[in-house]
Amino acid sequence: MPDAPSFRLRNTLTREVEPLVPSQTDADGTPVLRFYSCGPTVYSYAHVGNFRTFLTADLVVRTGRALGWRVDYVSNVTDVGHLTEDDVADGGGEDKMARALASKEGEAFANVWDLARHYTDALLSDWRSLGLIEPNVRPRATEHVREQIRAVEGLMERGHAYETEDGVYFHVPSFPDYGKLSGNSDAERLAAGAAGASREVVQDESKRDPRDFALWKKDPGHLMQWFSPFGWGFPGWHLECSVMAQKYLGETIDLHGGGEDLTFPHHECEIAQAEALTGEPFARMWIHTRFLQVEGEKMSKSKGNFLTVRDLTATPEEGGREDWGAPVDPLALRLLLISGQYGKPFNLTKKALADAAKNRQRYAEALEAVREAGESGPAGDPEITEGLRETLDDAYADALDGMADDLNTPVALAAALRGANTILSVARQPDGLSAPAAQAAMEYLQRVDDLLGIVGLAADGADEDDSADPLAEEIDALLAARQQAREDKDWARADALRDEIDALGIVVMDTPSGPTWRRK
RNA sequence: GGUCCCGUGGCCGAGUGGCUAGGCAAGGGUCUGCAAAACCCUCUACAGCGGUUCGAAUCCGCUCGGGACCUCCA
Repeated sequence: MPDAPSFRLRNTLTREVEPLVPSQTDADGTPVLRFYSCGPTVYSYAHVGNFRTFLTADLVVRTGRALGWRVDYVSNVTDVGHLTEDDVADGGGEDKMARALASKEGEAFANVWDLARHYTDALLSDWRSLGLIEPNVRPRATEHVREQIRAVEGLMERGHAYETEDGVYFHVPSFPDYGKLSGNSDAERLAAGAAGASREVVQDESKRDPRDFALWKKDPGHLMQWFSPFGWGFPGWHLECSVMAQKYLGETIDLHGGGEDLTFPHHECEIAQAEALTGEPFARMWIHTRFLQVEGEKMSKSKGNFLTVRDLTATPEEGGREDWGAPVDPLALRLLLISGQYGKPFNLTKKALADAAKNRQRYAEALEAVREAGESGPAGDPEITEGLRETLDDAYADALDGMADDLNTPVALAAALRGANTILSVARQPDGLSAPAAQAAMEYLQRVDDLLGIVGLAADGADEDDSADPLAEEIDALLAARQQAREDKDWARADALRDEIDALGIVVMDTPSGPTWRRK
């Protein structure tokens, strides 16, 4: 790949679009990108907004790999129940997991550990259904408490942390760079908070600076507790990510990402902890995914208007939202969620979801055409094959250029779709796709799938086969009867049979090679 | 109060100084027993005002409108 584009991303640290450059190479000379992306707290089902952020990370990994890099990708699961007001770190707020356990849904679980396990499993299942790449390491906070305790000790030794009756705090004034990521550095402003716009800021009287945040919280009432040199308690929320990132990726990582809300305080605090501990830069570049809106409204847990992946992809019997057209193709949802560039707010609407589903169909159709031609296509004209190959190479190159340009997915998707449409147009010509042309087309679809994950090759299209449909037998029988009626020119009976099939939610399409069908 | 982002055709969304992205929808057509699908054609926009420039959606200023963070949240 001699003329591979440079990979540029908007760096939150500088607010500039900058080249992303792996700082290391492996033994073979392959560039190695070390990337950490913050995962969710598993106290409920992940919603589509969470997945927009995870998809940003997914696309970073895919683009890096498409450029020939090795990407060491770590994304955590936060399974410790942290406080809702951990930013002020004084013990205000509730434990999120305890609250979830006490809720109606929580009744099904024996304890917080059980609850965390359930929602972690659900997360992984949704992760796979949307075709997200599995991280090289998916560390859990509860499995890294020992490392977190050591980090607290290290920060105390270096004079960046102190102990009070309630816990151990990071002393922000000991780290002059605090605020370099978010711009929130003014102590008085932070102390004042939103100046009455939100809530009373409860302060731990023994904290030395209002910005100081908890590294370890002593709380005998917490449902998850570990023993430490500072007594029984649990680690502060910000600590786990910096500790786990450094454990698996080293003191300085290339890229760290998450949702826009994490910029402050979470990532700001991670920087403070990590850099105070090692004296080295923590992450060279930061990216943040803007929030998703639903029908123009902000989606948030407090509003309760969030959509989970399964709300959209499950059948109504399994709890899918019929008002949203469930069950929708998970890859259509994926396509929709990446159709806007990650750095801009994205408005998820029913109409956009329906549009995405249609768009996704193009890839499914192209794949089907290629598979059919690959089995039986003629040898074909070498010139046509070569022309197709060139067109597809161009389309792929444009898609990759788009992705390299700060993950410009709208541009990349447009280019990718252009290629799929080209394949379809060749397939629909009288001679159709020759076997060699089909091979070129398949290579293209494979590369596009590797880059964008929307073709469905990775998931193996077997489950999309008509034969897997429980209604297939019945429909086939009705279709055969209708075909017979059509041959008899009994149009009234043929139309009546189509109405019957239509009532099953199936659309019939007649083609030169016989009728086919699909779900509405 | 502080910080920041955005206003593109019916809708979604690219495009950072000249060469009409793309998708969906809509209208017309071809094809078809009818339909569906497919294919072809049509729809030339950049919130408003002013400025810079030979030339601005693109740069500058102002106005209007929408949104985000500084609470929970990806």
